Amino acid sequence: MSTRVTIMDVAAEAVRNSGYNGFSLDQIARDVGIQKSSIFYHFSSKTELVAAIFRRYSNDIFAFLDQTTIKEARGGDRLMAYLLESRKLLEEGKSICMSIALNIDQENLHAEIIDDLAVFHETNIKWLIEAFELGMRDGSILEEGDPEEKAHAFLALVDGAQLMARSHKNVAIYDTATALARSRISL
Amino acid sequence: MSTRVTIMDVAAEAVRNSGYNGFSLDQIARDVGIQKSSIFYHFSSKTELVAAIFRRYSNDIFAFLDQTTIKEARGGDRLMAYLLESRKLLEEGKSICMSIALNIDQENLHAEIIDDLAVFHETNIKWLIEAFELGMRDGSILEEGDPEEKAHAFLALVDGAQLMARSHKNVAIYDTATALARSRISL
DNA sequence: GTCTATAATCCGATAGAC
DNA sequence: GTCTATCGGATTATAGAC
Repeated sequence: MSTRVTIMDVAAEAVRNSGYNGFSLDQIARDVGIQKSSIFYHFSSKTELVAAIFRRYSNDIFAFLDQTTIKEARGGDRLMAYLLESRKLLEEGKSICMSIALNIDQENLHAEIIDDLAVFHETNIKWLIEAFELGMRDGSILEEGDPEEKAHAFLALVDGAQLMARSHKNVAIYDTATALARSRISL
Repeated sequence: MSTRVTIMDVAAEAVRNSGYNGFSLDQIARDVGIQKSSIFYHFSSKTELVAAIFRRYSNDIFAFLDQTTIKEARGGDRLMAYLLESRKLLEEGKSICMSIALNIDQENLHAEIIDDLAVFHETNIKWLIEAFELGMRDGSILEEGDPEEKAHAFLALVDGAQLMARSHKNVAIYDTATALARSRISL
């Protein structure tokens, strides 16, 4: 593994655990096993490091969305895949909480990352609206309602469930909070 | 207004905007119009200041829960009041996001605040479970399901909706995300 | 590419005058 | 209760040797 990637891996965990302002480059360097100054060979600043981390995370999620759109023909199956992926990331400590953690630190971030955060959110919402529209047509989603309202409620639920599970360090809370959403999807 | 209260007001906004590690006592002092050292006359440390802020916030919410339990006899009306109060706090910039902001900075906080955060969460969940149980008995909640699952989903939805609305600085997103939850409550 | 050394700044906290 | 002044430490970032 390249040093650059290792730095990103270690720093990504730090962002999720403590937010942008909650970790120092010194800690990252110690965990990676290099000197603090070596980080600046790979990234010109702390902000740029975090921007690179979020871009990688964002691209991973976008790739998942694209693959799921191809793999799953029914809307309900797409939503179920979304819930499962979100749970997997939570268990691996790679959850959507990164975008939440960065959102809270907004004022201290550069415009560059803030734009990426907005694009990340919009892309997820659009994908979810499409999944709900599809699912209501193909009968795999059991409840009626406006797809836009459903998509916003779904994303809020997933984000909130991840936060609650994370702060209690207990994935079961994610399962409890999303149980009813799963029951509204036909198998 | 006493200086102590003004410090708390200004610092509370800073916590919500930037998290515990995202603001400095120097900024607070400047906004209040006093010297940084004067803060230490009222609070022995930054941690103690934030602990006092969260205790005040927590007590305000607990008072709201108690009053609503007395005022609203039907479960659905209690949930509707919860959604409205949550929206009001969001508009005033006093939202539940404070507990979320602090949750993310967990590693940098003292055990004192972490316990308060856990109590805050448990109290809200217990109150919501009771409201759902009541609402399913009195017919004011339209959907069936396990009250504990419903309470967790409801809190996750509200938290997530607040986060989304806050990061876009648009209360309408809170309304969109909670619209379906409101439609499941009988008027 | 990684190191040592250090600059420049910011931060939480204290001491002591008024 | 609020001020000025300052300490001690941490943090981002740079300079230059290897």
